[in-house]
Amino acid sequence: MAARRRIDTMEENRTKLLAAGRKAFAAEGFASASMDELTASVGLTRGALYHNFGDKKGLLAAVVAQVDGEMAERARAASAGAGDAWEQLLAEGEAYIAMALDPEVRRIVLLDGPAFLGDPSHWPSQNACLQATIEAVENLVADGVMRNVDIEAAARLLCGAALNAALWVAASDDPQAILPRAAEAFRLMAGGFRPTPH
Amino acid sequence: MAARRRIDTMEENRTKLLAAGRKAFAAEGFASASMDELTASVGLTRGALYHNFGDKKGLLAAVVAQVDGEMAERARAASAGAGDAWEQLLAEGEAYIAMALDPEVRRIVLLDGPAFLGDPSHWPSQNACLQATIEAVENLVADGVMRNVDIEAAARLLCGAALNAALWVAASDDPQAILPRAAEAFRLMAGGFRPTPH
DNA sequence: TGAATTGACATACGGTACGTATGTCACCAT
DNA sequence: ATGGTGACATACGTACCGTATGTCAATTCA
Repeated sequence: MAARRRIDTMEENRTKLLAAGRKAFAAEGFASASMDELTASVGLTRGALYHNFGDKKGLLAAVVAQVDGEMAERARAASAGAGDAWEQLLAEGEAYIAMALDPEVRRIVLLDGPAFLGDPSHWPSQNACLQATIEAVENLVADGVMRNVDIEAAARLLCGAALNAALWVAASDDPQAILPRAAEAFRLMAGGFRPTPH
Repeated sequence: MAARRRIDTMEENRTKLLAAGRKAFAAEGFASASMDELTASVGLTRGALYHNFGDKKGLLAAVVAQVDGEMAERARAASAGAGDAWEQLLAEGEAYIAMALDPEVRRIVLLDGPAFLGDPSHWPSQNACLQATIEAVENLVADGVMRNVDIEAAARLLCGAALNAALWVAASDDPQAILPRAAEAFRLMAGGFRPTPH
């Protein structure tokens, strides 16, 4: 059997640690996750962790970037399936709401991420969700589908509303029942950005 | 000089610890705040802390409740000064946005609170801000100033939008410049809940 | 009034976790 | 083949939390 190349095993170990971090952070939260247990669970030691990610927060940052990227991907997929441009924006927002049902997203990206890494705007991952919304709003304003509103401000409010509603849905006793109520209110409120029929 | 009564010194120590916790959590964040330093800074030891608040999170919960209460107070004051009922709701929202400029509010209530104490809906303080908004929306819907929308959902979205916009404002390089943009977009979006003229 | 008791807080201790400094061994270049 | 590099393991120091135990002043009661 051919000797495994050095670079390959390193990439493999990085991936293993990332996956373990994702699982541990989602299950126990960043603060309670033990790096000893985490690394041991994939047959490594803390040495590998500190070599690959610098420190505990470095691993969190990497996990956040990964999950954040997947969220943007999901949002794109959701908007692609919708009808006109306005419906696509709404679909994107509703997709965010639905995403927060995912414990990984909620715990890692929405709670521990901001608390331990600081404001999402300054993340290297640039908060992919927000970026996508900004682009969408940009186009909608250009096409006259939305009023001539401050692009970033509108995107921020839409994302914030969606994500906060999502936290509500996720923390409730019966998420499935709450979800449509949140989605409906979101559609309504977002309508505030549409031009008045005059 | 009359001997200090036991109950008095205890109340005083509780207050001192609360104030110290508030300062330390705001400055360093919950995770990094050392209970040894914190208690020493007010001339006590960890013994006093654990006797009064149970554990570190107990102190955080107490601090959160205090700040949360003050936020509700500020919101009430803001809405009281506004014109009609609709303007009062908007004023409340804008007050939340302004509040998140306060480092204590941002760090303690918006970031560390949810991360370490769980969803604000389940806090003993009941998330006073949200409660106030719910009541406001309730009245507005009853009076026909707002459409017949799901009360809690609408309140959640309004609060979420405002608070998230606030995080943006606070994290930006020039908060004073961003604030009006956020406030304006908020007014616009909230308008989505108003009845359509016709 | 003085002894007993309570309880608010201090002190001492154990356990755990992080980050770093150092060691080691496989892999790569020359 | 040999020396070097670097990915990772090991060992250590430090910090911190939570608890168990001690202590002394304030209160209570005879």
